[in-house]
Amino acid sequence: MTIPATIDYAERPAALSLSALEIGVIDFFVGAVKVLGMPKSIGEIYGLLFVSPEPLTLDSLVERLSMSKGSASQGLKLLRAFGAVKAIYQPGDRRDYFVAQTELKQLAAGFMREQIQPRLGHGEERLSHLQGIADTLPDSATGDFQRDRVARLNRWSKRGREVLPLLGGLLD
Amino acid sequence: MTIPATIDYAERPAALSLSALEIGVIDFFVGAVKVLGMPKSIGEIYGLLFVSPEPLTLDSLVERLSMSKGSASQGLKLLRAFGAVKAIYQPGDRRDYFVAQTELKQLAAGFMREQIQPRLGHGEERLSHLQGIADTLPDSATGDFQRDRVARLNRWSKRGREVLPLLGGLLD
DNA sequence: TAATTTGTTCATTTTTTCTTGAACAAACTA
DNA sequence: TAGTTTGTTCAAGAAAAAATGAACAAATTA
Repeated sequence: MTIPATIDYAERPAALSLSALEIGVIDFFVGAVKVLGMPKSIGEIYGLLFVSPEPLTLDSLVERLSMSKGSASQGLKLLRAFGAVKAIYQPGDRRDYFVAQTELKQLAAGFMREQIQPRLGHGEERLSHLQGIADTLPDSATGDFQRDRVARLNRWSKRGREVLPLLGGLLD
Repeated sequence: MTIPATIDYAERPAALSLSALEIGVIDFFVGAVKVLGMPKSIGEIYGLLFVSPEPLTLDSLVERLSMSKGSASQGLKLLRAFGAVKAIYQPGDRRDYFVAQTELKQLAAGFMREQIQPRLGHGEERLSHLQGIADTLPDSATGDFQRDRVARLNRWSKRGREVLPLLGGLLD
C-alpha cells in the first residue's frame, strides 16, 4: 500500500495510528493507574494490551504508543510482576508476545502483593518500635495520652490486617 | 532552663525539638500518606497533631516541623477538607487551634469522598463514551472481542460501585 | 565467527509534584 | 488610623518521579 504524496508523515513518524476505541480504553486505564499512583506508561501499555485481540510484541507497543523501548520494557516488567500481563510463546518467533490478564480479582491480588503489602510491612516495624518508646513514657497525663495514641495505631493496624484479606472475596 | 554553651544551636534554628515518640509517630504517618499518594508534609502535620495532647496553632506546627507557613496552611486546608483535622475555638485567642480527628472510619470516608470518588466519576464518563464507540464497531471478530472488553470494563465499574460502600462497614 | 535481532539496564534529561517565601487580605489593637 | 497579628494564595525554585536513549548482554542466524 503506497502513500499519497500529500500527507505529511513528519508529524507522526512510523506508528500505526490508534483507533478511537483504543484511545478511549488507554485513556481509561491511564486514569485508573493514576488513582493507584502509577506512571501513565503503565496504563498505556496495559490499556493497549487489554483491547488488542492478538498478543503484541514489545516493539509493536513501542511503535503504536510512541514510547521508548526502555519505558516499555520497564513497564512490562512491572506488569508481569503484578500478574497483569503475561508473556506467551509463539512458535517460530523469537520475540516475546504479551497479553493482558483480565481477571479483576487476580489484578487486585497482584497489586496488593507487590505494592501494598511491602509498605504495610514497614509500617508494622515502625509500630513495634513506637510501642517500645511508649512503654518507657513517664506516668503523666501526657504519657497516658500518648500511650493511648500508640494503642490506637495498633488497633488500626490490626483492623487493616483483618480487612484487607476480605477484599479478595468481594471481587471474585 | 538555660542552655549549655557547648551546644551549637545554629544547626537547628528556633524550633522546639521533637521527642522520640513524636518523631516515630510522624514517621509512621509520613509512610502512610505516601501509600495514599499524598505529600509528606500532610503526614507530618497530621502525625504531630495526632500525638499532641493539646491543640496546636499553625505557627507552632511551622516551628516544630520546620516547615513553611505556606505548606502548613495548604496542608491544614486539605486535612480539614478530609475531615482529618478540625479547628477548635480557644476563648480569648484569635488564632486557630487544630486537633486530629482519630476515627478511622471517618478518615477513610473523607479520603474516599475527596480523593477517590471524584476520579471514579471521570472513569464513569469515559466508560459511557467508550460504550458509544463500541456500539458502532463492525460485526467482525475484532469488533466482537472489543465489545466484550468494554462490557468487562462496565462489569468492573459496577462491581466497584457495589464494593466501595461496604468498606465503611468494615471499619467501624 | 561476525552480524543481527531482541530485550534489559541505567545515567541523563524531561516532566511533574511539592515546598517555599513574599505579597496580600482580614481581623484585631494601640 | 496606622500598625500588628494571623492566615491564605500563588509564582518561582527545589525535589522527586518518569521517560528517554545509548550501551550492553543474550540468543539467533548467516
